Amino acid sequence: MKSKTNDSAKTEKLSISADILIFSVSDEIQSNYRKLNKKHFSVLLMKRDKSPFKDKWSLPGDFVKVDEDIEDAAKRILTSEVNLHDIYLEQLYTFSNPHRDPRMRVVSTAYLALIDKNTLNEQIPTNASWFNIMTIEDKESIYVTLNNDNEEIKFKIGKTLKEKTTDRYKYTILENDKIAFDHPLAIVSGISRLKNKLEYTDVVFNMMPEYFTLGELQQVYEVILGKKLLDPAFRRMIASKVEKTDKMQTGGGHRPSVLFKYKNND
Amino acid sequence: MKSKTNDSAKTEKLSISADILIFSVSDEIQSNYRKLNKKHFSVLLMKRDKSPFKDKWSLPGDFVKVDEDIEDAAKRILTSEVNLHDIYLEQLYTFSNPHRDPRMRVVSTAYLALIDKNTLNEQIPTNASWFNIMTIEDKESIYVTLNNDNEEIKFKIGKTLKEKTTDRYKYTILENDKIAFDHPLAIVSGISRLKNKLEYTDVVFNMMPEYFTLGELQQVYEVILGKKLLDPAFRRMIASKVEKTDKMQTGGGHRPSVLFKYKNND
DNA sequence: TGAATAGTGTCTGTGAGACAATATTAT
DNA sequence: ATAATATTGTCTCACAGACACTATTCA
Repeated sequence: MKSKTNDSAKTEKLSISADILIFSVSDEIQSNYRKLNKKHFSVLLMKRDKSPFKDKWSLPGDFVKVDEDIEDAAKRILTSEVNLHDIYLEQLYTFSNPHRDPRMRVVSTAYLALIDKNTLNEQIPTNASWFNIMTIEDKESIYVTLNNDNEEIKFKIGKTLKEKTTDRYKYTILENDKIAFDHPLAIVSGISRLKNKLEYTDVVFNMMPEYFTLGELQQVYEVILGKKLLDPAFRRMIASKVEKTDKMQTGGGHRPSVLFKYKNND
Repeated sequence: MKSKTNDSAKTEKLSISADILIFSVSDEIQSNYRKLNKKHFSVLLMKRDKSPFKDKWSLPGDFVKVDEDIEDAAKRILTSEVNLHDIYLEQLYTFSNPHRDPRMRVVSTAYLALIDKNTLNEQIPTNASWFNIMTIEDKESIYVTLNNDNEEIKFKIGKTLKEKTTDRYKYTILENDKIAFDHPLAIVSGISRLKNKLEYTDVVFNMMPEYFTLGELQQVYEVILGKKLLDPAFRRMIASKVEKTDKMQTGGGHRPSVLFKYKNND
């Protein structure tokens, strides 16, 4: 039985692609001058202008070229489609359902990218848009709502905890009509990965400008994790990763805050 | 620039494959009847009987067939090559260097599998062998030594911490002459992943028989993590994941120990 | 009896949860 | 003066590290 023939290569039309989950946290300016800007956790989607899934929203992505590895392709996509350079990028998961693309077999490796939206400066193309993410999760499902100024997208993902057979959860798309391909799966996988990584790595700082207040940083944690944190506990947790500067942020109708920057402890 | 042409599919011979890191912990029977069996952390490799890399050791793997997703292929490999069913399996990483296979482009997704070697019962094929793993790690390199009864394999991996551009580390093969393909990279990635997962999941129990003593369980942790743990701390840490039974293990020249089993807290 | 492992007690330090208190600004 | 956020103080509790102690078996 140990046939190492390569049936697949001979009989199948096959491509590989890279798709990127670009996450960021955006400010929503408040009318009350005293209040802090409200933050939203958001993902960049692009409106497809051709078949398949024409007019649906999808992750930025492209086929991998002959002389690229997949990570190179991901960087190229970031550069050419979204005009982003030197961005945090990590491999997330490879999706390989044989029928995930109706044209032919396309195996897609999803990457996770993080940016500080302040540096993005509205350079995204016209067919791209940031969507604010809201998720509600219960025992067996995840309900995701994505919002931009014009549109609301909802989908529902089922979780099953397959005993000894896969990663923590196996996700299934239960409801979805506005997102292309199996990208809802990639989106929830990416959100889940990012939440976990917040707790045991320093990835957040890829989403922060050089100087930031601890209040802002805490807001970013809160909006990604989807829960409030206690101020003193947060400050203690973050203290070793962060460095006080002599700059202050003034102008809100309240006590000014010290600006901090990231302190790398490697 | 946003050409979504599929150059790759048209001009390139491409296959996808699944390779599996099967990890386990084995007993080495001690001559002194009083002593506990020594445990080794081990990985299953297969000797290649054909080109490329003929006579080198590689991970069990195969090309993915037309109607399989990659995880199905991984399960098929476990069944047909190593006669293993219902095994813990999780996707690890997708390797896609265009020249990682000299024949043609082969994108390989590595999976991590865990087994309790007691249940394996020596059913592995003759061209497969368990190798004990020893690793030494410093700031910029990982030195790996693999041993079976006849052979010692050494390779060396470089670690670079690419600022904002990839997962924690980018690995490079610095020295290797007995392992096929880029499988040394998969091996160190898998070891690293498993070490991390020990600390925040219950994966260990996939490497344990149904009933085990806390001493054995601690040995498994120690041999994978490569360090000694303190008994009381270990017992406190594991207490909630484990359930006392009324069975005892006797026969060593010392106090008998209670047999425990896994307690799932979901 | 003694080698070897099994298992417990307890002191200490660290760090998180919870809540309260104080500080500082622009209008 | 007041709303709003910034920042610190402190009590308590949970838990890990460290080390010492007791328990039990079988050649």
